[in-house]
Amino acid sequence: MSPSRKTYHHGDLRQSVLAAALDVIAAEGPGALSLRDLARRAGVSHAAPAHHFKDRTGLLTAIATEGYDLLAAALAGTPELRERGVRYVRFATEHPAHFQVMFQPDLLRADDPELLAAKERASAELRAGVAGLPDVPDARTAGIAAWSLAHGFATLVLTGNIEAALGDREPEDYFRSLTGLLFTGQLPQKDRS
Amino acid sequence: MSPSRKTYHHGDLRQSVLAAALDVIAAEGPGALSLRDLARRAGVSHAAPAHHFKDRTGLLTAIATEGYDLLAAALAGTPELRERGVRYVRFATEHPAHFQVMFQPDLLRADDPELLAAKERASAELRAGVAGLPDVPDARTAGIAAWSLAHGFATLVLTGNIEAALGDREPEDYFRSLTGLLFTGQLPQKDRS
DNA sequence: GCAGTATCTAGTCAGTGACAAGTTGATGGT
DNA sequence: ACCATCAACTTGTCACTGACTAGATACTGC
Repeated sequence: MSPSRKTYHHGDLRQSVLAAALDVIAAEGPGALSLRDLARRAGVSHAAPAHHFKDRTGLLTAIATEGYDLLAAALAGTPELRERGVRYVRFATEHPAHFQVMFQPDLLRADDPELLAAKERASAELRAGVAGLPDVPDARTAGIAAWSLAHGFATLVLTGNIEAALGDREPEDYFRSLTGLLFTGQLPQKDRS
Repeated sequence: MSPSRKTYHHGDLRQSVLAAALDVIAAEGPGALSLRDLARRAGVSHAAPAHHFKDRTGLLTAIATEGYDLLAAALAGTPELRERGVRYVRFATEHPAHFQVMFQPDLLRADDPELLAAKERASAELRAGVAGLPDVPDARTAGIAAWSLAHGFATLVLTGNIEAALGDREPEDYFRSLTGLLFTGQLPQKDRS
């Protein structure tokens, strides 16, 4: 950002690197991420980012952690299950880089305490979505069904697999009508044999 | 495999590299894939794989292509939509490496003709699943709903996000009962406000 | 048995992640 | 006012990787 730094310290390197990383991931995927490139963009030496994130995995773990907190915040305070699904999809489209990294465990340090804590916060919000449902015999399975539907839809949107069906509609709107189709019985309740 | 080759030619390097690549990806993810490592495993020089796959992206594109054909074959000849979903999930658990690579577009050469052709063959099978459904007002949306559900479930299984709920049940069995829950109206048809 | 081609080797280059050791600047205690 | 301590950053280096080039070797059709 600052054209020619005069200070020895960058001042806000951590945030600067994080933001640049999100740009790169959203544009070209996590594979294109290079710590040295991020350092160049921030105008610091090649080893500077390592001080904040330890290594490449550390950076991606930090992004995933941030992602889970953003997701928890996005879901919080929504009473209805269906609308929670819509918000899940919206989160994925608004934060594609976070979403991708969160669900690619081989990029992350799976046992990182902060990551686990953030993941648990988001998980609690997901569970809260089905808790208030009336007359659900198996709440856990129902929750997983709902999660699968929203997650699958979001993933297919981000991977460009349903562009044709979307047309120019917003993914979250399409998802809302899709769930309407499911929950109002317009789908065959049972397709036999 | 062969402890000390005497022949100059490997004989089946392409298949050998592909198989080793699938092992690595299934065990450590696509990020851990190294052409040089694959060459070492096959006992050939570091540049030999490049002759068959051009570059890293080429190798992954070949894997994705193979994956789409395996998926099309797995889905073919199944009349019922629900059972197609089960087979989709089974494909993902039986071929986790293929599945991961197929849905990570940033790893692939998206415009590769063979990839596109294989993708279209699989896509046709997916569409065929909803074609025979009775009384579906919006077949396309219903198809995307079904695909989202199966894809989301498969993805969450592979990323280790629903291990706890699965217990020791096979993912495909769990998915079968999950869809039963949806299609027999045990879920509230509408949860409003 | 010969030409042409597919397969593989050997050598090289720039880019990368990780690490070690040193430099700069900020902070807080006395 | 001083200094110890620590965080933030730099410089230098190493092993490894993907990609490219030129050349050696084996197979195939004729």
